[in-house]
Amino acid sequence: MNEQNNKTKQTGITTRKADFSQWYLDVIEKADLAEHSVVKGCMVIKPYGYAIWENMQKVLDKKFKETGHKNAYFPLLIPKSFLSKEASHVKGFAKECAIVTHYRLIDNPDGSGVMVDPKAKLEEELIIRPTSETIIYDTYSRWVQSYRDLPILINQWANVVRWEMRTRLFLRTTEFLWQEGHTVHETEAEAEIEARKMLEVYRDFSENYLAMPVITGRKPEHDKFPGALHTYCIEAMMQDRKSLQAGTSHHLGQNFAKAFNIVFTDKNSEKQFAWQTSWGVSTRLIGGLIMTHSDDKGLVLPPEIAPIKVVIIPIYKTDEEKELVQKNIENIKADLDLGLEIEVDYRDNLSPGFKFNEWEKKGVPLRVEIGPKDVANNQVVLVRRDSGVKQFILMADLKSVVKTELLDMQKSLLAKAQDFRKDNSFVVDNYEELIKILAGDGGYVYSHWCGDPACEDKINAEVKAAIRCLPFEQKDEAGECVVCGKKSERRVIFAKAY
RNA sequence: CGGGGUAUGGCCCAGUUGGUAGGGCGUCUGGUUUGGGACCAGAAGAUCGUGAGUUCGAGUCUCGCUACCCCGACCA
Repeated sequence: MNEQNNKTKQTGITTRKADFSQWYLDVIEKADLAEHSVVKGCMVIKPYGYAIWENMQKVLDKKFKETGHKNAYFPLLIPKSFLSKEASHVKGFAKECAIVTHYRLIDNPDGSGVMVDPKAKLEEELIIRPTSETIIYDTYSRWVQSYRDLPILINQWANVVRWEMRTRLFLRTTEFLWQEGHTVHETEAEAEIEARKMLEVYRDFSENYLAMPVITGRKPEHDKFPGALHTYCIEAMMQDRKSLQAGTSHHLGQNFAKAFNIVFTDKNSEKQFAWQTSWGVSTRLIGGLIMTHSDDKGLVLPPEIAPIKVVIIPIYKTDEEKELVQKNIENIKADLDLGLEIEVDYRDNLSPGFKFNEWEKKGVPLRVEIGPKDVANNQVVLVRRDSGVKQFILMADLKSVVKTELLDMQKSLLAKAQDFRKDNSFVVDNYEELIKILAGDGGYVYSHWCGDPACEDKINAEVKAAIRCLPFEQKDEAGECVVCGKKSERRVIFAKAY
């Protein structure tokens, strides 16, 4: 472990490639965010990791409410028949789900604990939700009668289970936490506005809170959510130049309304199928956060999302010094007025060096050191997590400097990630060059594509990269498909992905 | 479901041609330390994944079983 650390200390984050996956897991371990459970593919989110999720929830929840949504909760268990109602939903879905077949345990006759009671078989199996469209829309069908019932703007914070073949902490686990918004509207235009509006909420959140720049765009037809009319997404470039789909928003059209009979009487007394959207982000965002900013020392958190913004390390030898330092710390703490977002590490049995390291691993944006020398000079030492820059600050100035540094760090992390993405994005017009980039260091390759999945498949077969999205911010520009040479109206992004 | 690997204290691992289990980390106790991952002394902690076999004797050899990890297939 230490050998590994020493090794990775030598290499800069931007030059690392093969080790990236291990580095990612190391950061999670260093920051003490999560670990694998004994249950295959499941994750234990530890308190510090969960605190990050809680902060994300807090910000997002506020934004959802500001855009008119309310929270509700729908059941975990879905009747199997519900997953057969919407044809393309059924077809497109992976069938890897957790299925409840029985409802009772009995004592095992051989005395070895409990066993499933074979007599307690369910008439209809229940599926642990892999996503909640079906169970929610069945409910909506009873809620919607008139145009006056619309729109329905509801969000749910929940867990879902997908029996993934292969899992990675935060990025893909069997069970994960997320929010899923499910809305119902009178018209196609309203639903379209909603889907795009919520994508914009995600973009704003990713960039201004997570400092994680994203590309907004539309998924190609063959990569849509099963049953959706359009799937929009935000894509973020990680430090290994692979892309992470960080959130999605679907315009579902009337597909689910038709399958679940969500019908309303409009102003002209005519029956209409409703228009719907669904949108979600998950604990995967934590994975994105880690892979966007962290370095070889551990996690780096943008101040806006950090559970602890400032950590204060007292330094002393004697009891008198301790008392003196402590007194000053309490003054500073009151002055900074950061509530629970400030932590003072009073642990007596650990050296300052150990504490510096530990809080760096956890990605706390600012560290304040106070020892007798500082008290004598009426100053403190302030260290920034992202740059490592150390400065001496007069106690009287600390509050304003902390405020400025937190703002600056937030901006600087975003700018750094934006620069990285810019440096690794390429406009490419010939196939060989595209393959060369994707087979090499990787990155976002903007190329023309005719719309035929076969052309994408060819690239995928060769370099395991695919179309991430049809970006919104891309001028219409006629060209020729980089694979087959047929006509194309605009560029798409090819990249490797998580 | 294919291909490869692993299973030894809470964690990481060593254990030679078979001879009755060892180190590091962590934990606990006491002391000295504390401005970049402290040190010393002592202590606790293992039916060596599981079942059978070979043997005077198995962590070690043979066979079966199980679990986990890595590479693919999956990934709304």
